[in-house]
Amino acid sequence: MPSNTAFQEIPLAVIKTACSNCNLRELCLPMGLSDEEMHRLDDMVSTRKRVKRSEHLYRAGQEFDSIYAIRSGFFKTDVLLEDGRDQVTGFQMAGELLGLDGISAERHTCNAIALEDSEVCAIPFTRLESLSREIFTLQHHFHKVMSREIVRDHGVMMLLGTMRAEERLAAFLLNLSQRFTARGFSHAEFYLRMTREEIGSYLGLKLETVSRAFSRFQEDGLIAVQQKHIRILDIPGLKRLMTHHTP
Amino acid sequence: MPSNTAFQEIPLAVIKTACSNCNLRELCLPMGLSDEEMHRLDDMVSTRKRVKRSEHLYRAGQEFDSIYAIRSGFFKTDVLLEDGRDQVTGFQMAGELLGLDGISAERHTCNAIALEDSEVCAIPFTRLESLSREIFTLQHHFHKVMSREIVRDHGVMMLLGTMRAEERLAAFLLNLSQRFTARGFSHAEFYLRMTREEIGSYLGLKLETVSRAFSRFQEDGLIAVQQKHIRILDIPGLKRLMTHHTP
DNA sequence: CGCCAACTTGATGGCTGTCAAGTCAGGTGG
DNA sequence: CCACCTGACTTGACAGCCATCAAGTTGGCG
Repeated sequence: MPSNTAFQEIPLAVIKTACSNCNLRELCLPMGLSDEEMHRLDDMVSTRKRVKRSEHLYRAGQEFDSIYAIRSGFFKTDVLLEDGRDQVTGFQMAGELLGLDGISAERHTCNAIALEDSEVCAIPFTRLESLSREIFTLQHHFHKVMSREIVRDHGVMMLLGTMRAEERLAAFLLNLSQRFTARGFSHAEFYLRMTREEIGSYLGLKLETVSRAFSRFQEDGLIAVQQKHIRILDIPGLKRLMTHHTP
Repeated sequence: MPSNTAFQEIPLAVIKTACSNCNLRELCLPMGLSDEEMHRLDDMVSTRKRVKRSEHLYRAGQEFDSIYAIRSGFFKTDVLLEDGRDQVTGFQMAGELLGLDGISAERHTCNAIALEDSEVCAIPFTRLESLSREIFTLQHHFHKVMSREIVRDHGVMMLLGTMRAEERLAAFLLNLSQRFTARGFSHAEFYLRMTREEIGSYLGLKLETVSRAFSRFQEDGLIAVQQKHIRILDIPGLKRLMTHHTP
């Protein structure tokens, strides 16, 4: 709501969503574009949208027309089965794209829910397609992003199919750590935005098992955990846990 | 090896790979293209390749330059972990695309192995990108195919994360049945191209568990199974098994 | 005919789910 | 400011599903 009286005092360029001065441009869709190309993206990515904690960005079944780039905040996506079971399919943070699953049937196939107050840039998909017919770099990068999502999903399948509970959690923590690092945050210390139940759902475990694994890691000096606050003390140790297959 | 003397006697148009007279064109990449557009695809999809049973189409780590459309046959893809564990990430049949995972890092991330003697059409990726910059329908369809792969992966994650052994196998059989049907084969009777171990790997189970579940389904009159030959007797029964969550 | 891979079936055990009780932290209202 | 309440988390006891180990069977192929 731009009913703020201070609004007029701020230069318009700052308010307007613009990839060209977004500090995520090296992580997000405009990666690798020239200045001129990026300005053409600016015209397309015109609407920024706030999503409050626990609100849906979109729901399964809704018509698909845009993908979303996360400007700030944290999301989860989940899918539902008819019988009520559900599963978290991913956690997304700044610079990542949401909604790629909706392209196939022109309808979203999962729910996207903010885990903290967030901001996203809506990218109308038909306009993205038409622009990527003109800008090769954009087209290619978009294909890479979709492909990366497929590779990521294969990693999760591997995790769910072959790893034991503690291995899964170790992989999860290392993955978060690595993604926080890529965004300039500490690789060793962060707050979890999600509950134990959501972690469990993502990892195919029950919340009690997640809790026990956290406690076990703490006993073993691998991490320090207090509720949602995590400090990673021994990254090599976690990696060893993940790769040493000792059933 | 075109050292066959009969080669000269067959009209070239029949030998040449051509989407425009491929009976899979309504399932595969050219879906929805006009005749003229399809002929432009023909020029690109020039190389057909035979892959014998148990041979690799590509291996994880190899440089990526083409995606492959399966013209006939049956494949599996699998990923390997450093410690030797591996998992089957999918089974692919005629009309489906292989190699989409390779786009992200310009390197294949999994192995694609033929489960029976097969034929694929190699589609050079840079040419696909350039053609899809010109043909909107092709571009859009390709995006849909990639997105569909993401949705499929979410389904597998759901299966691995929330379902019990028999539910997983029921889902697997119903999925195969549905895909065979889409290709004009019987929906109720088919040969499995993969071993129990490969099924188990895909479903996150051990081969003994797969075998037991098959036997159980047979006892319950849901299917008739003899080695790799499957006859589905009670589709609604399998669906009930899959959706009635009774832990 | 014999070999071997694939499969089936049984017995046992362990990881993780389930149920239950209790603790902690944050927010609200008196 | 503090008591209370609630959702999130932790921890313990027990049970069940599936993995593991083992032995035997089947079917294809040289």
